[in-house]
Amino acid sequence: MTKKTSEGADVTARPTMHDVAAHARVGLSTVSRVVSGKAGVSLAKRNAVERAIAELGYSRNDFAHTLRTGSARTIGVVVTRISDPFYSQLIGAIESRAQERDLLVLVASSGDDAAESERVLKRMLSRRLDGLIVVAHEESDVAFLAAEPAAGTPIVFVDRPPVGLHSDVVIVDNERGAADAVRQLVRAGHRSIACIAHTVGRYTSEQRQIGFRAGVRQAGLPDRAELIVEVEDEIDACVEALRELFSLPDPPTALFTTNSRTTKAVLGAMRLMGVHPALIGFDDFELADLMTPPVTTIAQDPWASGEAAAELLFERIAGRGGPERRVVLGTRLITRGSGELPPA
Amino acid sequence: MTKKTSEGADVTARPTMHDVAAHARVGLSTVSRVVSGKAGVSLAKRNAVERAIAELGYSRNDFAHTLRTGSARTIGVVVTRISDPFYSQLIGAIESRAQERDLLVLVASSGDDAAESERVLKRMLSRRLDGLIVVAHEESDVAFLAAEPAAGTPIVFVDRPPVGLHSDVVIVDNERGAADAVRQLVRAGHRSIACIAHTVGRYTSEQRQIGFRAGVRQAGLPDRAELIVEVEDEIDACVEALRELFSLPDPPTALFTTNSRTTKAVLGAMRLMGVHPALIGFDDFELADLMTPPVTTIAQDPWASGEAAAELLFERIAGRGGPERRVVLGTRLITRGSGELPPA
DNA sequence: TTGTAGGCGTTATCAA
DNA sequence: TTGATAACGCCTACAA
Repeated sequence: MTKKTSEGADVTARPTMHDVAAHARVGLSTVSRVVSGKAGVSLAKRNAVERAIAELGYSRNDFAHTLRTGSARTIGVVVTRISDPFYSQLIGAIESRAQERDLLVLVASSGDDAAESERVLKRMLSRRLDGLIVVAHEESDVAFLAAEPAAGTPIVFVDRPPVGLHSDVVIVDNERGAADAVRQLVRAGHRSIACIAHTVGRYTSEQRQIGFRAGVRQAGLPDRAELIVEVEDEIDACVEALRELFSLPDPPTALFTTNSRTTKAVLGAMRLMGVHPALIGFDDFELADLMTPPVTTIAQDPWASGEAAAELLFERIAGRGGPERRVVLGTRLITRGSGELPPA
Repeated sequence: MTKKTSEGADVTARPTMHDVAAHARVGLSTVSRVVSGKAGVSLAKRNAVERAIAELGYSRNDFAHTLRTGSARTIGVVVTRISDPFYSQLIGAIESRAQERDLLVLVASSGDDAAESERVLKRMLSRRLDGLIVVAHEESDVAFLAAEPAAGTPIVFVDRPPVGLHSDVVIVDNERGAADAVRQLVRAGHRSIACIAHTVGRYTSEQRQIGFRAGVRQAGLPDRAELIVEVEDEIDACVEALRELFSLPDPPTALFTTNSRTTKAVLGAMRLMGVHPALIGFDDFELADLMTPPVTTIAQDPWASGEAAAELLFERIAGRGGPERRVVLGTRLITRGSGELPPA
C-alpha cells in the first residue's frame, strides 16, 4: 500500500480491493461483492470486509469500475457560460435531478466560440458519459455529434434546437411569449412598440422577433422594420439604439427586449438617458420586482427546462428508443408595472 | 466493432485502439503513440492511423487512460448551491482556469444538509480526482477529508475555512469589509446602525458581525446588542425584523446586511414597508446600480476567489508541498448612494 | 521505427 | 458461499 514516487519519497497510496482482501483474509471477489452490495456473502465475511474497508479507508476506484462495467454514472452539461444566471439555474436543476439517481455532473462552458465548443464537446465524449445535455452555441454545427446517440451517448439539447442534427430537445414557446408581450403593451394603449433584440443568441432572439412581429400584426399595427433593432448587450450600444429609436418621426412609447441580459442593459441605458418608456422583457430576472417601476416580464423557468431535459435524458439512458422528442415549455406573463404604463 | 446487447439487437460499439490498429494495419502501440501525440512514428503510419481514426470515429476511452496513467485530468467543485449567483461565478472562474489546462470540472451541490454534503464529497473522492475545491457547509465536519491530501487528492477550501482540518483556503477579509461599511455610514452622519445578519452561512456571517461591531467601536458608538438581528433571507422575516428595529427607542437610521441574499430580502421588505433607511450590503450584486436609490455594497469578487482557489489547487497538483496556504482577498466599497443617505 | 507483453483495479465467469 | 482467472481499453517498458 505504499509506493515510491519518482522522487523517492514514500507516499501512502490508496488501498485497492487487493489490500482489503488481504487485510480481511478473504478472496478478492468477496470484497467486490461486498463493495457492490451483492448478495451471497456470509455475514461473518461481510463484517470482516467492512471492518477492513473502514480501517484502510478504502473507496472504490471509479475508473476501474467504469472500465469494467461501461457506465460512468456521470452526465455532462455544456452551456455557453456557466456563470449566467439562466444557465446556472439550468445546471442546478439538472444536478439536483442527477443526484437523485446518484449520477455525477460534469459541466463545461463552451464560450462564444464554435471551435472551442467543439473541443469541449469532444473532450466530454471521450469520457464515455451516460448522456449529455447541451446548450449549443448558435453558429456551431453540431453535426459531428450525429453518431453519438447511436454509439450510446444520448444527447438532449436545451434552449435551441441543434443545427444539422435530429435529437431530443427542450425549448420554450418563444414566439407565443413575445406575442404575449406585444398584446399586453397594446392593451395598455401603445401603438408604437420597439423590439430590442440581442444579436448573439441568434435562434431564440430570432424566434422572439418573429413572435414580436406576429403580435404586432395581430394587433392590427403597421409592421415597421425601423422599430426592430439588434444590439449587443452593452449599455453604450443600448443608449445608441434608444437614441435612434426616439428620434424617429413616430417614436416608440414602449419597448420589448428579447432576453434578460438585454433587458438589464436597456434599463441601464434608460436610467442614463432619463427616459421611461413602457417595457416588457423576455426572461424573468432576480430583482425585477424591486426595480422602479417593477419590470414586467415574459418568464421562462430555467429550472423547469433543466428538469425536463434531465427527464428526457434519463429516459434515453434507460433505453427509450423511438423518434426524437421535442418538449415545448410555456412562458408566463408576470405583470409588474413597467408593461402597464400608458403611452406618455 | 459490433456487439449484441442483451436484447439481441446489434449496436455499433465504440471502436477501440485495437480496431484502429487493425483498420490501419499497424501495431497497437503505434496507434497509442499517435493518439498521445508522441514522437517516433513515421509520417506514413501516422497518416494511416489518423485516417483510420477519422473513418472509425474513434476517440480515446478516458477511463482506461486514467486507470493506466493515474490522473483523471479532472477536478471537482462542491458548493452548497450551484444556482446561487455567487457560486456560479466561482464555478465559472474555476472552469475557465481549468479549461486552460485541459482539465474537466465535476460540480455538485452539497445542499444545506451535512449528511448529504458528506455523501457528495465521498462520491467525488471515489473518482480519483486530481483535486477538489470545496465550499463547506457550515456545520459539516469535514475532518473525514483529512486523509485525502496525503492520499493524493489536494483540497482547497473557499469562502470558509474547514472545520477540524488544516488545508489551503481562500477567503475574503470579512471583518475589515464589514468595518468599512460601518465607517462609511458613520461618515454619512449615522449614529444608530443596525446589522441584519443571515443565520445560515454562519462563518462568514459571524465574521462580518464581528467586523460590524469593531467598526461601531472604532467610531466611538455604543455597542448595542439589540441592533444586531439574525434573519432567514425571506422577505417576511425581514419585515418582522425591521418592524422591531424601528420600534426601538433609538431606532436605526442605517442598515448593514451581511450578504447579498439578505440585502435583497431587506430591499424587498423596505419596499413593502415604504421605509428608506440608508443601507450598505456585503456582497455586490447585479442591478445594485439600477435600484432606487442605487445600493452601496462591500464587493467581494467571486471570480477572483475562484481563480485564486484554482491557482492554489494547480500548484498542489503540480506537487507543491509545504504548509497550508491561506489567501485572504480584500473587499471593495462600491459607493452608489444608498450608503450616503444622511439620517432622516 | 515498430510490435509484443504485461498490468492499472474492477467485475463476471466459472469451478470448487 | 467462495476464490481464482480472464477480460475491460489503454500505456509503458522492452525487444525486435
